[in-house]
Order: sequence, then structure tokens, then C-alpha cells
Amino acid sequence: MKVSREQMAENRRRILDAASSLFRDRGFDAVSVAEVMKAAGLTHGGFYGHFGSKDDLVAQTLAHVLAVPPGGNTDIRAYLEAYLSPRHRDNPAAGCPTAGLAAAIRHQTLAARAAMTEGLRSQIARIETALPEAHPADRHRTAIGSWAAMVGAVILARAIDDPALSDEILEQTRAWIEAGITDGAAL
Amino acid sequence: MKVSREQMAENRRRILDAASSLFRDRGFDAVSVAEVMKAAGLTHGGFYGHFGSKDDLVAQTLAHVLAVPPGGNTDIRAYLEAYLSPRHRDNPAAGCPTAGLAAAIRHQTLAARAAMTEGLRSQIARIETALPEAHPADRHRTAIGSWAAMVGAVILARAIDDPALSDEILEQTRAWIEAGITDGAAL
DNA sequence: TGTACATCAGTGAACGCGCGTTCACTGATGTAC
DNA sequence: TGTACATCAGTGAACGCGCGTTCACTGATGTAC
Repeated sequence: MKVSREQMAENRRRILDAASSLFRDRGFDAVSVAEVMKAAGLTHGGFYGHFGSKDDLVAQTLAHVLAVPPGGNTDIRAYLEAYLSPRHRDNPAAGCPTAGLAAAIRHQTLAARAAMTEGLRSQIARIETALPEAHPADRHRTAIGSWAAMVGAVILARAIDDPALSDEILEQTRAWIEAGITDGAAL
Repeated sequence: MKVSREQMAENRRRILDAASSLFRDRGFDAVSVAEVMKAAGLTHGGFYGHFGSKDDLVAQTLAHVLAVPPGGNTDIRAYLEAYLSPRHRDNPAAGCPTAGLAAAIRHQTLAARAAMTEGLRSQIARIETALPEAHPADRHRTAIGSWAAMVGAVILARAIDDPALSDEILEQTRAWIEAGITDGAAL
């Protein structure tokens, strides 16, 4: 049964949204095409009307989720606190796609890697602008170092099974980054 | 054909070594049991004489590779330079198992997560002892923050397809961590 | 020390399952008149 | 505006493939005597 053009566009959006959450939650390999389609309220057969392959879905999902980041967060400390929180760690499906998927992108297609590259570039730029005005010329360095530490800390915190150590990774990394941001002004 | 006890022990070691490299290089899912056995010079049927399942192999490989880290590196700056180098980024198979596998451990068994937890604990302790003597009481914080940034930077550097940006992630993160280590002494 | 034989590590064919993908079909859409 | 029909988004059964896993078999090991 054919659907309207608007309905088709919405279906496509729902597939991408469902894929985005499922991939972040369980990884690219563990989520099947049929599962994504079911989560979008469709059947698996229609998938290839929207995407050329599962690899194509992966690449387009990354472009979709990395292109439009969740609002311009200008308060770097609030952003740090939210990012390095147990709540973020425990909700990968709704969390940062970089923390959830960056390590898996290495095994994906060139298109997926290209989407990640652009996403990373804009994220670094966004953090740079959110850094304190008083910060010296090495804002770029601070943005990159802070982002690497944020992503690394969430990945490590999610990988271990000791809740106390996991909380500690988040909290100490947050304090370490804040110190680095503050120290920078004194350099 | 039965083999000697020593031969069997060596075969087991070779399976773990092969799995360790292959998993780091291509991830747990993309490497088949048959592939690991072939790399170890055996056929796939014998696998279940050594391990209960592929999940068991994953957990034991992690315990194997995370338990005995490559030598006590006491020079933190040399360690940083080697870790955040293009060479390390481009050779995941021989590289740090945390950078290669941490993000995937979230989707593995409890035994795998437990191995990662112990590996992380000992790695943090190792970095703490390698930090400059003059460093203040927040060595623990510095060790955790630095390690998170190191792991995050290598993961990000491996995820993107722009060599220049990838090099920059490594280099700037290294400089950022070094600054943090130095600044700490001034706190 | 030498021999007979039970053990069992490794082999390779076979299994069942889930996956990505294909395809003939359906029926609502939207256009031509 | 109303009607006839070509289009095509979505359906669900079916496919082929690779995977983890099993199992009957082989033949070297290592022990009992």
C-alpha cells in the first residue's frame, strides 16, 4: 500500500531516529534491519525503498545524528556536568553518539567515517566557542583535549561493572577537565 | 590426534594471542571462531576443547591481555608520546586493548566487564606511580583524567578519515595532558 | 625398560539459526483527462 | 470537480550465506602392568 509523500518522508525520519537510538544502545552489528524497521512501525521489506543497504543506513544515521547537535550549549561547566553524569552514562540510547559509536566507526564504510569526521570537527568548534573568554590562544588545544577526555571517560565508565569506580572515573575526569580549563587562564 | 600437555597449553596460548590481535584489529563480532583458530594454526572444531563458547574466549582474552601490561613504563612523557602517536593509532592489532576494545565491552558478558574493571584499576595505579614526584595529592585525579583523554583521543583519531585532523587530535591531546601534568605541580 | 591399551586433543563434515537482501504482490496515492 | 488508472511505498514469504556450535572419528599420548 502506497503512502503519501509526506508520510514517506516521515517514515524515513522515523527509521533514522529508531536506528539512531538502537545503534547507540546496542551497536551497529547487534541491531538488525528488521529490528530498526519494527521500531519505526514498519516491516523489514520496505527498508530498501529508503536505503541502499544496512551500511548506507549506518552512514546516513551518523550524518543525521551528528549533523544537528542538541542545541548550542554555551555553559561549558553545565555541559561537562551533564556529559560526565551517571545519567548520561546509563542512557546510551539517548546519549552522545560519539561516546556510543565512535569506536565502532573504525569498522564501517568510508561514508560513515566521513560523517564522523565532520561531526568531530563541528563539535571541537562548538566547545571552543563555549570556553571562557579569558582563555588564551590555545583554546583549540583545550577543546580537543577536553573532548577526548569526555568521550574517553564515558566509554570507560560504561565498560566496567564496578559502579563506584565508574562514578569515580566520571567525577575525577570532570574535575580534571575543569582544572585544565581554569589553569589555562593562568598560563 | 592427541597432543602433549605442553603442546595443548601452548595451543591455548596461541589461540588467546591470535584472538587478542584479531579482536583488537577488527572487533569481537567481525572475527569468527574459525578465523581465530586458523590464525593459531588449528581447525575450528578443537575450539570447544579449550573454551566453553565464543563469549568465554572474549572474556579470557581480555583477562589475558589486560592482566599483564607491556612492562612498567616509568617515563610518563615517553609513554604519552608513544601512546598518542600515529604509529599506535595505525596499529590497533598490536596496540592498547583498552583503546581497541573498551567501547565494545559494554555489549559483552559480565566476565568480560569484570576483566576490564580490573585492567582499568591497575592501569590507573600504574599511571599514578609514573606521574612526577613533585605532583600534589591529586595524582589520582590526574591519572584518571589523563587516561580518559589518552583512550578517547586514540578512539577519535581512529574513527575519522581526515589524516590531518587525526594527527591533530593526537598531538593536541598530548600537549593538553602534558600541560595538565605540569600545571598540577603549580597548584 | 618394554608393551598394550585407554584417553582425549584435534579434525572436518554437518547442524540450525539469524541475518541482509530480494521479489511478487497489494492497495492507497496522485495525476491525466 | 469527478473519474480512471498508472505509480509506487509498504508487505511478508523466501533466498543464500556465514556464523557458533556439535559430533563421530583419528591417532598420538601417557599410563598400567
